Amino acid sequence: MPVKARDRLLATAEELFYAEGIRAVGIERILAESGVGRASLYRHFPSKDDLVVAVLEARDRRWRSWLAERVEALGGRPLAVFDALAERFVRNDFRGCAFINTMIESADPDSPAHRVAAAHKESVVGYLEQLLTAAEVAEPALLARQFVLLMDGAVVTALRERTAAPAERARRLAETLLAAAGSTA
Amino acid sequence: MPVKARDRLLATAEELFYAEGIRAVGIERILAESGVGRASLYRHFPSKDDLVVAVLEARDRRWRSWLAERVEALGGRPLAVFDALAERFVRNDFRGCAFINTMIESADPDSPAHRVAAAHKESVVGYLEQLLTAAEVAEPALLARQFVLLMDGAVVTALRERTAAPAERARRLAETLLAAAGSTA
DNA sequence: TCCAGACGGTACTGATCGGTACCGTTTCCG
DNA sequence: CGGAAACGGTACCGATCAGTACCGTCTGGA
Repeated sequence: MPVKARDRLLATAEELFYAEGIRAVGIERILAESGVGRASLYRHFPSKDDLVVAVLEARDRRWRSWLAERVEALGGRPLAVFDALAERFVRNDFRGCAFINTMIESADPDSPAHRVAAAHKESVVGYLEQLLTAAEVAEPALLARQFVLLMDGAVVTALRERTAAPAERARRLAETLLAAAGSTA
Repeated sequence: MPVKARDRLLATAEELFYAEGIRAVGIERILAESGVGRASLYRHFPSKDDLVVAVLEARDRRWRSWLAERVEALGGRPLAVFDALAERFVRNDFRGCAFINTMIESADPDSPAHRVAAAHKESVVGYLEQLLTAAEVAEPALLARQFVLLMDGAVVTALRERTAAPAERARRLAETLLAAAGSTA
């Protein structure tokens, strides 16, 4: 557990928001489980919405650097993203993609939380485009969006099936996609 | 607007739940917008959770018969499911898949709402398996799960992009998948 | 050493949550 | 035509929501 109140709040809020949903977790819970005083929370974050945004921004940075690190460790090929996902799917605390969940929970597309979540997805698309460009694939921009569609489909499916199988399924799909793109090139 | 109180409740609740989320919509809102008295609601549904389950079960039936009807109208081929989805994506009130949204919002996998939503997805998988079997494709059971993964990925992506493009993207993926399966058969 | 800022704890606000109780009216069916 | 069931409206319940105010304490840097 982090030492500073602000860091403890972010860590506790992220864990609870991800596990149970943003709306489902009250300020009271976050205070109790983080051991932070009420006033301290509102000293660092003017409102719950600000806390939510801060949590999402922190998670965005951490998640994308985690993905890049795993992909590199797994060989650096674009298909490695699905192997990285598989590692997440089997974890006991896996609850889908925090950013998909946020976009669904905060329905209003103009809400700050929704915007941060949408921006995260665009960043992931950008990362995959860069990965596919490095792999010298034809039409990396189109393929990147198809890869992310497969990743999101796998995440949502894994939420139901609670196994790593959807990652493998999406990977196979991506493989045939690469093979088809390579053959027509 | 339906005449009977129960039907009005179901219609109003479904619309509000889909548009804003289950948690975000209070009983008060449903009563006000449906014009139903408080006691009447609790006469038909013992609790909000029961109303939620009833709404989801009704939507499940309607959604699946809608899909079957559209697929048949579009020629009956498995790929037609993506054309059907495209029709939904461009609607102004499109807010993703109500069942995915429900599984995310009611995080507990054992909750009644979550269970109904998960059962819906399995029914869709069953429908696609039947569709793919009729199309005499190799390994229809595996392909059905891959198709549903693509459908869910397209839905989640359409939620961000707000166009029909993800449906087309998923359709292309499914086409290459069918082509690959056909060539290895 | 001293003091300012960060901190945890508690009491409180008005609003809203899901749910209950009881009211008088309307509607439909025998 | 009569009565019972279905209905809409309102007052109310305890619990919880996000947010404010003020308390005494602890801590780190000058």
